[in-house]
Amino acid sequence: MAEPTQSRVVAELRRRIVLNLLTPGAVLTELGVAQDLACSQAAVREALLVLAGEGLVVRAGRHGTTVTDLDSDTAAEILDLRRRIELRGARRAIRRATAGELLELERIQFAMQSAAADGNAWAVLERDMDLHLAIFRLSGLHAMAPILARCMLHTHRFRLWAPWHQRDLTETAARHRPILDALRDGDATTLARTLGAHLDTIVERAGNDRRVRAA
Amino acid sequence: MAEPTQSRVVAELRRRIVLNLLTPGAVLTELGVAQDLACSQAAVREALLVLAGEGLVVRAGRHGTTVTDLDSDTAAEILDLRRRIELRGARRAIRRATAGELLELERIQFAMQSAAADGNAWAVLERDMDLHLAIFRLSGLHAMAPILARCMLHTHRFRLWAPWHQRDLTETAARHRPILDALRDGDATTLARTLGAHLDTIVERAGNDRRVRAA
DNA sequence: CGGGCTAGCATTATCGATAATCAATCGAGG
DNA sequence: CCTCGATTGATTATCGATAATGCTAGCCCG
Repeated sequence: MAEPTQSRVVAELRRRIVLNLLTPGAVLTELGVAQDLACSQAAVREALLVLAGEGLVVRAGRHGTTVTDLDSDTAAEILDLRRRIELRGARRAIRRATAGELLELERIQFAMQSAAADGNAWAVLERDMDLHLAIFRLSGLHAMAPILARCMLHTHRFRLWAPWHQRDLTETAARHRPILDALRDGDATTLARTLGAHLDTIVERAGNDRRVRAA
Repeated sequence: MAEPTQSRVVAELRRRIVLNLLTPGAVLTELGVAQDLACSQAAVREALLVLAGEGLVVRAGRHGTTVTDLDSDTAAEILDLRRRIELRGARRAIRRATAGELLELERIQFAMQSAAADGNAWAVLERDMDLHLAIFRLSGLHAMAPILARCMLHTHRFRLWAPWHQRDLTETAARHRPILDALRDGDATTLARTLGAHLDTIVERAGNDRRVRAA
């Protein structure tokens, strides 16, 4: 009850799509998922609207909305985009971060570790995105945050789609610590290095057969 | 009647925001614009949802949704992003464009010229975005098209917000021709040059006076 | 006279019903 | 047997009504 209906269904559908429980090409009917999730058609409709805005589904007029396709070319391109956005954002963030904001970052990282300890992979993922987003927001580049969120969603979806997605959760959570350290120390070069390396580990081998571009 | 209610109100609100008829900070109540645009609350609600997805408004819980702020730092960053996306996309587009697709591009460009002849600035803008988007779609990087659309929306909004936005419409329309030519000829370097130059003209010197606030 | 509480109000959130629309299917005619 | 057209079924689109919620102004009490 505490959770609003609409964000609940958005979150749930997003989870299923990113986790590839809903595979590309699957068609969703508004009334169908309304019944599935025990809510009204309007709620589902609005949820699908925002999911479409995130690029996870495409609304095909009257013929249901379908889950979007994945391809490694696009995934690689989006990851590059993400890297660029985050690195540039982090550079600005150093000059602007306040103590309180850094504390909030720590809090999120701690929540991620807790989720990892519980073995809750999805929660880890959510906290991961929260953390990266929170770091980016320090840059003050407000209007770009949703773009980054989008990129993250897609990179994770692609990562989980690939067969080699098993990853140790606690290690994943721990990997964010040096980034926070560099941020707190105001060390720009270390931050760029650790953040860059971190981003590289996300899809380490995803397409090093396909990918030839600059790093 | 021919036009669906929902896309109509989305288009109208988007127009007002990009044209700065609705200024940053303005609050919109669902019922209010419903009355203004002669439609139901639900239609407005959904429209605001997609506008929020585009980053033009931010939905603030119970106190209405407000039009987002503009700042030149973000605008510059987004323009850089846009340039990168479009240039990389164009490089791929050359290898993939079919004759039919090129014809469609011509058609859009023609529509833009017509709109320019009519002095309809907004229509020119819409066709401009259509054209850039259509070109990008040739790259096959499907999931990134909405990101580009977003970037374009924001660059235009910022451009129109700045005082020096007067531009000759027919000249703007004509400026796209060499891009199409290069695309048809399959000349990658010329395409990159003309497209890059074109993007430079959008916000020629936006922010070299305003950009000092970072320090 | 000031502070906190309450009642009313403005606004969003959610729902169920109804209209509009498209696609596929079934049937009749050639 | 094939083709074209009407009918039907499924699904989205749109609306108005109702519930929930947070805010504000005004009132009561200390």
